[in-house]
Amino acid sequence: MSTPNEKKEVTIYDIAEALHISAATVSRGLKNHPAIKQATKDKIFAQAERMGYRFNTFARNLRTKRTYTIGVIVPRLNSMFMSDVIAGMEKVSNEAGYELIISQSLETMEKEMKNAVTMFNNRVDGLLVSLAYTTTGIDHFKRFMDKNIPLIFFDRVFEHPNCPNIVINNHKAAYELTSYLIQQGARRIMHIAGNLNRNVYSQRFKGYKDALSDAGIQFKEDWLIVNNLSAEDGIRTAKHICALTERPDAIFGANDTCAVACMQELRRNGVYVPKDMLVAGFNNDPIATVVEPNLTTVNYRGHEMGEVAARTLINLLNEGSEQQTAATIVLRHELIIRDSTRR
Amino acid sequence: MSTPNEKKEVTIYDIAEALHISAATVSRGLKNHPAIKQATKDKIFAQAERMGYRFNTFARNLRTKRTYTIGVIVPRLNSMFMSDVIAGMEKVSNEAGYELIISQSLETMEKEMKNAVTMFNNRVDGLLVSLAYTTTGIDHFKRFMDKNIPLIFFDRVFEHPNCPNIVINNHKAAYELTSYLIQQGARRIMHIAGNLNRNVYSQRFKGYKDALSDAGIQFKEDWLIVNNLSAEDGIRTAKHICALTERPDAIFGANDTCAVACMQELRRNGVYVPKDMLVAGFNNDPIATVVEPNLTTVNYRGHEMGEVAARTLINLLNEGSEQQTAATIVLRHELIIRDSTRR
DNA sequence: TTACTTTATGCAACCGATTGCAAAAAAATT
DNA sequence: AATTTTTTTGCAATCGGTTGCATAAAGTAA
Repeated sequence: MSTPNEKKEVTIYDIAEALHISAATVSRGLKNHPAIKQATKDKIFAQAERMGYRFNTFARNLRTKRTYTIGVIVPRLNSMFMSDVIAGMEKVSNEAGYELIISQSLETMEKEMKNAVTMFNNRVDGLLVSLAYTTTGIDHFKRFMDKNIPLIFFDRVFEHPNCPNIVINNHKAAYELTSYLIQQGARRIMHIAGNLNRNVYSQRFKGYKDALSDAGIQFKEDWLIVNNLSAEDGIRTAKHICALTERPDAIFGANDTCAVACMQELRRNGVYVPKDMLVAGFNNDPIATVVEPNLTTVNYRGHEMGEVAARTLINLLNEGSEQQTAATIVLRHELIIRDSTRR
Repeated sequence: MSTPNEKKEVTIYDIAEALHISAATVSRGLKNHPAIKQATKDKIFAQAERMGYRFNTFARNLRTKRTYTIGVIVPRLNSMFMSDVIAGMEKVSNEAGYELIISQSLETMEKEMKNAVTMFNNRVDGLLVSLAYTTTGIDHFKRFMDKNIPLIFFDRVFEHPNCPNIVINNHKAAYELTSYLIQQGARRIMHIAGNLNRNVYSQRFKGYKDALSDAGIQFKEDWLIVNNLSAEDGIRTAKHICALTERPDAIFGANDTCAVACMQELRRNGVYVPKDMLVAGFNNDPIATVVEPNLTTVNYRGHEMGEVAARTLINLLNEGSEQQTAATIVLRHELIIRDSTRR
C-alpha cells in the first residue's frame, strides 16, 4: 500500500496564495461564477494552468452531495444496439458534465440487484436501466425512489409512476411486421417470444396477435413459443416446427439471433426460406444482413434512445423534482424488408 | 438545482454518538480493523444496519487520495468479445473492491484522448486500455505515467517499459491459420490487414508472412491489403479481387466482419467458397457461425483476458510500485476450422 | 460631498471518513 | 499489589472545494 501519487497536488489554496486572493474567489472563478470579475477569472485560469492544477471531484462531491455521475445498468454490452445506446448516453452526459458508470446484469436479476447496490453506494445522481431477462420486480430499485434519485427505464422497461420510460412502439412494430407477412400471403404465422414479463416481448406478441385478429385470422395458442431467444432456442424451435403435422407458413421471432438460428436449422431440415416459409426477426442485428437469405426485421436506433434517455435524466436532475416529465417517450422504428420474406 | 436527497444521511458520527464511542472507533470497526474488539465491531455493525448507514466514498477518497476506481477505455462495446472482457474485469474488480468506469473511443484517437482526460480527472487508480484504430502514439497517457498511475494495455497494445501488455500470440495464431490454409492446398493466399500500427494487425500479418516463407512460398506485395476491416472494406476488397487477372486461392482476413463481407461479395460475383477460394477470419464473432459457409477463424476468450488484465492491475495497485511485474502476458487462442476452408 | 446601489471578494464553517499518536483499559507477569 | 505488556479506544488535525453572509470596492444619483 504505497501512495501512488508522489508529487503534491495543487489546490485552490495554492492558486489563491500565489495570486494573493482567497480560495473562495478561486473556487468561484474556476466555475465561472458571475460575481467574479473577468480580469480576476483570467488570472485564476492562467495560474491554474501554470501550476498544473486539477480539480478534485471528491471534495466537491463531499460538500455538494452530488456526484455528477449517472449509473447505467444494461443486460449486455455485446450488441451494436447497446454500444450505440451507450455512445449516445456518453455524448449527452459528457456535454452536460456528467460521467457514466456502466455495468451489465448479464440478463440475470441477481446480478442486476448487485449492480443496483453498487450504483447506490457510488451515489449516482440518477440511474438508466434496461431490465434483465429474469427480472420479476423492481424492489431492488426501491432505495433509489425512497431517496428521490431519478430512475429511468429504457427499452426493457417497467411501468411505475415515478419512472419515465424510453421505448419504441413495440406493439405497432410487431403489428406492422405481422400485417406485412399476412399481406405476403402467410396465414399460419408462429411467434417466438421472449419472457412475456418484459414489455418488449409482451408488446410484440400483442401486436402480432392483434394483426392476426384484424386480418380475420384466428390465433392459435400453439403458434406462440416462449423461450430465451438464444440461438440454441432457435434451433430447438426449428426442430419443434419440423415435427408438426401442420407447419406454419411464416415465423416471426422477437429477436434476430433466435430467428436466424431457427431459419438456418429449418434449412438444414429441408425447409427453404422464403419459398416454404417466411421468417422475420426484430432488432436489425448485423447477422440479419449476413445470413442467407437476409432477414426481414425491425430497426431502431440505439444512439437516439441513449441520447433521449440521458437527456431526460439530466433534465430531471437539473430542474429539480417539481417539474412535469413525460411518463413515456416513444421513439421511431422502421420495418426493414429483406429476402427472407419475399416470395 | 434542488438537493435530490431529502433525508439526512447517517454518518459514522451518528453511530458513534448512539453507541457512546468515538467516530474513530466506528471508522475502524466498519472496516474490520484488528485493533477493535469483536464485541465492539458487532455493536457497530448492528447499529449501522439499524440506522441505515451508507458509506461515503467521497470522504474516504478525499482523505486517502485513492478512488478504488479503475478506468477502462475500449474501441467499442459492441462485440461479444468486448462484452466478455468487461464482464471478466467487473468480476475481478468488484471482488477486490474496485469499481469500473468504462468508455469507448469509437476507434478514434481523438475520442480516446478525451476519454483519457476524463479518466484522469476522475482520478482512477489505474487504467486498462485497448487502443483505437487511429491511435498513433500514447502521449495522451503520459500524464498517468508522470503520476505513476498504472496503465495496462490489453489486446490492442503499445509496448512501453512502464505498461504491461495482455495479449494473445497473434503471430502464432496467424501462422497456424496460414499454415493450415497451405496444407489445404492454397498457394496464393491474400491477407486483409488492419492498420499495421496496431500490434494485433502487424503481428497477424507477420505470422501470415512467416508461414508462407516457411512453406517455401514467396510473398508478393499485392497479396497484402490494408483497410479498416469494416464490412464495406470487405466488399471493396472482394471486388478488387474479382478484377485481378491472377486471383488468389485463399483469403485470410484479420477480422471476421471483413472476411465475411468479402466472402459474401465474392459469392455474388460467382466465386464460390470454399470450392473456388478458401476464406478465413479472426475473432470468432457470432457472424462466423451464421454465414454460409461457416467461417474458419481464430477464437480467444475475452472473459479471461479481462480477468487477467484487471488482476494484473490490482496487483500493481496493492503491492506498490516496487514489485516485479511481467511485461507481457500471453493468453491462449485456438484455431476453429469450419466449412469456409474445407475442400 | 453624501447616500444609495451594484458589483467583487473574503471569512469561516461545513461535508464525512482517516490515521498517527497518546492514553486508557484489560491482561499478564513478577 | 505493583509493574509490565498487550489490547482497545479516543483526540484532533486533515483531505480540498463550497457557499451563506458580511464586507469592501466601485459606480451612480442626489
